[in-house]
Amino acid sequence: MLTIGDFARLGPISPRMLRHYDEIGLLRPDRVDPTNAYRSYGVAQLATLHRLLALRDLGLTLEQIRELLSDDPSPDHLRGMLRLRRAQIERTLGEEQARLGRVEAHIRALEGSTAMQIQDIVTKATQPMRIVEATGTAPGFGSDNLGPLFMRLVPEVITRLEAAGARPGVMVAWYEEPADDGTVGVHAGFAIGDQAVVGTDRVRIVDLPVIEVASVVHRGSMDGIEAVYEALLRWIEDSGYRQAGFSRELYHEWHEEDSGLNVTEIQMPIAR
Amino acid sequence: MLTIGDFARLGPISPRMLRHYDEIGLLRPDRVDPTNAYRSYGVAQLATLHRLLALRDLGLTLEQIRELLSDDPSPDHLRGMLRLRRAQIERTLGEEQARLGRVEAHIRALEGSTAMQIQDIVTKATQPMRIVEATGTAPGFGSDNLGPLFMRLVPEVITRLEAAGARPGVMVAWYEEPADDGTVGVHAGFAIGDQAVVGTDRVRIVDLPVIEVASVVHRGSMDGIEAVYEALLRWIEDSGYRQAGFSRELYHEWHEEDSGLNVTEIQMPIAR
DNA sequence: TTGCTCCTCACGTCACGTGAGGTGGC
DNA sequence: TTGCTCCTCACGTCACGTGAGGTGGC
Repeated sequence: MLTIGDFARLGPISPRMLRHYDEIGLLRPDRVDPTNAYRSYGVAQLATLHRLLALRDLGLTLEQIRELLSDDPSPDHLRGMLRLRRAQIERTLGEEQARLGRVEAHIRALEGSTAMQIQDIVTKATQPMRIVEATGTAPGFGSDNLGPLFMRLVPEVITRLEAAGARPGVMVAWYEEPADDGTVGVHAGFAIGDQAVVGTDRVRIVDLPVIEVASVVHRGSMDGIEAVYEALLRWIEDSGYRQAGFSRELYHEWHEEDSGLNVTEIQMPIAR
Repeated sequence: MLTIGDFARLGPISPRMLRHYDEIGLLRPDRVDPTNAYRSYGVAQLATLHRLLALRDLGLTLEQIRELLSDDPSPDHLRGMLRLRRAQIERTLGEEQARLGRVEAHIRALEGSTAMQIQDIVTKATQPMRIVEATGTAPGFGSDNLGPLFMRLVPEVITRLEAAGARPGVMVAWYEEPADDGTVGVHAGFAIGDQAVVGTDRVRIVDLPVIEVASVVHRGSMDGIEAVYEALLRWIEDSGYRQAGFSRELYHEWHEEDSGLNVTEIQMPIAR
């Protein structure tokens, strides 16, 4: 018979853990002295301890190990758990690999001369959102092309909202895939939550679908927005995603007069 | 100003976590109502939240993120943390890869017809151990070769221990690298702990060095020991280690008469 | 008025490590 | 007798999730 200290030295394990395994019924000492509660382990228990530690090294939970130690051998049970473990490890490896890609993309971005603020990019599922929107066609992207169109579309929507007595939520724009000639379908409007608004032939009610996006928040005027788009697209590539559609812009804070206070969120649809 | 619920919906985060980040000083709401303790977040805080979440996605701790959010930009600080993180992820990937190798080795062993008990193999550093040993040369491995030699060596050591009035600890054998003609240097003896024993020209005091080993516990007679060695060597290969010396055997329980009760530990030196 | 949201406080997670404070064995 | 070992009890870890029980706002 071995004391807990001697037994612990045989397996690479601490006495504290042997007491814990006793407490949770994983590995009970062969004998416990009734007067002083000293634990005694039989040498034959070394085989069980070894088995326990080997299974633990594979990353099984103590609960799983208990099942394997208490059941009769049951190779099917063990096989099932090992396959599950294999799948878990493979998933972990994939996730950590993707994370490593993102970390390295950040390091590269820091070392590049552009010093782009790419550390604010987050992936998420969009919130379901109902908007009231007007639609038009712009000759291309860029403030020069889009600005005049927004000036036309936004008042149309606001007029409709006022007529319906609805309060506008966040201002939203979204873009269709550009045509061969470079022209772009542009949608602009406001979130309305669950307020009842009736559409017209020029102003429609649209439920924006829930999609996975890479999202970045831009503060200040829209002049520098093209560099933000570039950084976002590069990040998507570096992080192992691919672009899966065209962007949405949410104007969380919008001041015509003082664009320095503006807070704009760019959402780019992504997929693996 | 946004309520905690609205703000939480913008970033993919729960209100509970926003309260937690407030509590630990990571992200304080712009305003807290003094009467009802309601938190209000400014839209401009969305940029900070995004940054926080992006850094969290890289696996930084909240403590590290706090430093990065509170300090002025300090790109060196960020660079240092990202490099540390990269190193951590690379280590994790290596460890998980090795674990996957062990899991797959177990699965293969279960599917093989041999049904070897390889799930008891554990790697560890040996305990420092002082032994009293006698040395001889066997014509090769295997019980036929080793048995007669042990019969000669062990009594020599016991005689010495008795003369010194020392109590023997666990019985130990260890082997040298076989010579070209297949003969093997064999050492057999007993652990003595810190008891003072003086050596002779035939019986020496040796401190077995602390080494990394793959260890397996075998119960029963030594007849089946060759299959155990085979399984151990295959496991070492499958797990990405290599054999780094020749084995030690610890006879934790030794009954001449009833070998079914024997408990033997095989330790094989390994290295990466 | 009625859900909905917000608040604080507190416990659980998982596999341990690290004490404090006390007793037993050579 | 003196270290050494053993005992129980309890707290801390890390980033949360999930309640309980109560209040405030539209």
